[in-house]
Formats: sequence, structure tokens, C-alpha cells
Amino acid sequence: MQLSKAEEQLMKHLWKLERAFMKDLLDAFPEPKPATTTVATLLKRMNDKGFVDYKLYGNSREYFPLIKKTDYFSKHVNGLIKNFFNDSATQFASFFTTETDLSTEELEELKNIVDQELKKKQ
Amino acid sequence: MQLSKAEEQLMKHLWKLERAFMKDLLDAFPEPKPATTTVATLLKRMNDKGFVDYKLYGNSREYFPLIKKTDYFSKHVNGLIKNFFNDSATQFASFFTTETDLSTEELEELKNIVDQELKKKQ
DNA sequence: TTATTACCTCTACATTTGTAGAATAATGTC
DNA sequence: GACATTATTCTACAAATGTAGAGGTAATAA
Repeated sequence: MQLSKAEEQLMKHLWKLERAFMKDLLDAFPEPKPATTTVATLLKRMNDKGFVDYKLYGNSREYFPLIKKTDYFSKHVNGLIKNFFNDSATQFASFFTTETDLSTEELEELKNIVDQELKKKQ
Repeated sequence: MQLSKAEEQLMKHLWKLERAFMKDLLDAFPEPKPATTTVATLLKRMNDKGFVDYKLYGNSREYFPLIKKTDYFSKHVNGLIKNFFNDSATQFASFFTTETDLSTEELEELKNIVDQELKKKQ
């Protein structure tokens, strides 16, 4: 199962807050904020889908994500790669590097990251 | 406007074929192929959304994409980056590099790509 | 203790999406 | 010319999505 756009948006806030009550989530939205019931519906659906859970405090809930942002994105990006880049991560990397218009600094940083990874591999 | 999943799938074939008639598109699908009418509906919607156009040949159409795959993905990936990585390409790159489990060869290749880009910048 | 607030569930409803049948039109085939 | 093939549009319909009102309940503030 996948998160829809609106759910992803909400999830984003939840990942940032780590644990949050309804109120906190609403606060996290910029104006115009969605109706409370809208958020409640989304949370319910996300709970059904197995992406969030909550802990009861009195009669209200402290929500928290059941999936890590990195895991969620691994899946997402890997799907992207599989689907459109013939399952070739480098093809994607190449696309990414040349198309996202990285600055020199960013490229240097990326190079460092790659080096770091390479070191780890040995 | 965005392409839906099924539309994206079809678009993928169209990008590969570059220009294609209904028949070619249907052929491109693995079994079980969707009904012709399904593809026709998708094409119509994609045309409405401005992603494909066609040229009439007799009474049938040769479809072609109006948007390049790279452009489509630039938008897609940039949206991803903006939304979940605080608009930081390096943050995304870091995530990508560490989370997609690249092999040593792939990492080397990525490093080369980055070097290539760095050279271009100067 | 009563009014207010916060939050939840239920219900609702318009849109979008996935999928395809029916009807139609043009075209190729015997 | 009659029929099969192919592509198209129209129509349909279920599921998912975006959004939120109504109504109930517990906690809180006055």
C-alpha cells in the first residue's frame, strides 16, 4: 500500500515531530490549514494502511510513524529506479547528477559522500 | 497536473518507442495486456493533461510524448527533494548514496560522473 | 457544574483513477 | 459488397482520494 499525496504531506510533519498530538500536527500545517476532521480522516487511513500508530493519553492520541523516512524513501526511489532507469542505480545517479543542477560545492560534497561509502565497502 | 500510475506506465512505453501507434503500445505491455479501450482512455486523458499528442495517419494516430523523460523526472525528483529533504540536493544525494546499497563498481562510476560534472563546471 | 474545547468516529460527497464494454467508423480482405 | 480488424469515443462503475460537516464524549476552564 502506498501513501497518497495528502497523506505523505501529513507524514512529513509526523516524521519531523516524531511523535505528535492532533494539535501539533495541525500547527505544523501552513495556512490555510486543513479542517481537523480532514487530518483525523487521514490519520485513520494511514493507521489502516499501517503507516502510523498511536499511544493513548487519556482520550487523545499521540501519533507516531511506523516507518522510517529513509525506509519509505528507499522504497520510493528504488521503485523509481526500477521503473524508469532499467533498474540501474548508476543510470539514475547519472541522471540525477547531471539534471539537478548541483553547485560545485554540492558536487564536492557528493564526491565526499561517495568516497566515504567506498571506504566503508572495504 | 500529474500523471497517475497507470498513465506513467504507458508513458514509459511511449518514451521508449518515441512514436507509436495504439498497436505498438499494446504490444509493449507484458501479459496480461490491458484492454485496448483502457489504453485508449489513458491516452485520451494524457492528451488532455498535455503529456502526449499525436499525428493523424489516415484515421489512426501516431502518438508521441510532449515531455522528455528527463524533464519529467527532473520535476519528479526535484519535488521529492523539495518536499522531503528540505530542498537540499546533497541531503538527498547522501540519502541516495547510503541507502540504495550501491556496489563498489557503481560507486566508482558515480564518482566518475561527479568528477565529470565538476570538470564541466570550471 | 456548566460552557468550552479538543478530538474522535461516522457519514458524505465530489474528483480522480483503473478498467473496460458497447457502439461506431474506417480499412483491409475474400 | 460483406465481413473481419483496428482504433476511437462514450458510457459506466468501483475504488481511492481530498475534504469536511454532524454528532458524541472526555477534559478543562470559568
